[in-house]
Amino acid sequence: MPELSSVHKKFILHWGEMGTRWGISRTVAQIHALLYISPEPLNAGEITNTLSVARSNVSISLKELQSWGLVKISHVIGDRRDHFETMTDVWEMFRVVMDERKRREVDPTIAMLEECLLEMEETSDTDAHTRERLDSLREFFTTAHDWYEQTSKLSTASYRKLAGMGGMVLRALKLV
Amino acid sequence: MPELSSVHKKFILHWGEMGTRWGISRTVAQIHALLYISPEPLNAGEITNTLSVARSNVSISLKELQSWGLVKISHVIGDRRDHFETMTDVWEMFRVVMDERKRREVDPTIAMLEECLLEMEETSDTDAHTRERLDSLREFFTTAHDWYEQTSKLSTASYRKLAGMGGMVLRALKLV
DNA sequence: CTTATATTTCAGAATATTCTGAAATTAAAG
DNA sequence: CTTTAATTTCAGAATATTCTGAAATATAAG
Repeated sequence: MPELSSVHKKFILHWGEMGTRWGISRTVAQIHALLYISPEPLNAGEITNTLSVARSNVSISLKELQSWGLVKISHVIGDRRDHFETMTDVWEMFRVVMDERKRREVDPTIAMLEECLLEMEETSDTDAHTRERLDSLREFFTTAHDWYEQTSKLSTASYRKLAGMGGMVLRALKLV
Repeated sequence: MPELSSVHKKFILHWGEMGTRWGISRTVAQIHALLYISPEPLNAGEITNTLSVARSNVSISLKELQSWGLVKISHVIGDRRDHFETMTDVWEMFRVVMDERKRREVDPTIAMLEECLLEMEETSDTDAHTRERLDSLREFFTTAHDWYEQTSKLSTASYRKLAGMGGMVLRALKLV
């Protein structure tokens, strides 16, 4: 990735912009986009030059991407520098992001709701309305959680198949 | 909602916290949480007092929630003030959020990818690698988009049914 | 029309986040 | 061990976001 084409730039900038809407910093998302379209792993210096951001920013952002499980270190023989690459299978990529968001956001939310409901039990809280609302949320999250557990383990090929059959499945189940 | 119980506070604070991780401001998410557990529609003044934020902040945040389709205005006879309420059906609530995120984020991303691929066509760009990567992303997004179109129209009852049958469906389709 | 109440707007303050650049640390090569 | 290259850390600068409070606007009641 010595020089970015106009298409590369458009893609990287858009991805960075989307990142900010999902609580991911611009640089983190841009590095991810760059590695995604790069034909080979890049070292931190190359990323720094290509994106024109501070070297330190790249270092921290790469750590962040590794903590999400989106980026792995690889090595080139005869080169002591770390090189970085990301997966190219898009379904796999989204699975990794979903897994992490589930762990960071959904699981704690379910725990919070269960704590709330437990506290209401223990204090013999008579507020049936609140209890009902919290329980609806808890039910939704646990159902979604269970469904995700089932489908997230599918291979890319199975996922494609399932997605392609969408309408047919729903009709067969008399849901439509 | 004159006084918040300890459970109410816990729920509202957590929801506000989660909001910030999804690109939604704390106050917007807190107001949504408050309306969700409130047994009746609330006016802006009540929200202001209960959450201890500026009246103007409540005004702007309510506009934001209305733009997402999450909050509706209602009226109480003999009271000129606007009152606000949110839906209680959780599946419906998430559908509304998903619809809006799709419109704001997924659709523009698909458009960007198509523009990129078109530009590569037009300029007879020979970079097969980039083309392949962008096309994989486009394919993923459009497949997910189509699948969502199918399932998002399901009623709450059908959704529950489908989610409950998860494993069975996958086995029947020989995907597992 | 006048008054009282309710709502919105918006400039700037407060806060939170992201990024930089210099210094410190680590690790390989000689 | 010394030198050189690579990487990380972190304080503070730059930026972006959110929130407040006062003023302006709108709307209903009398």
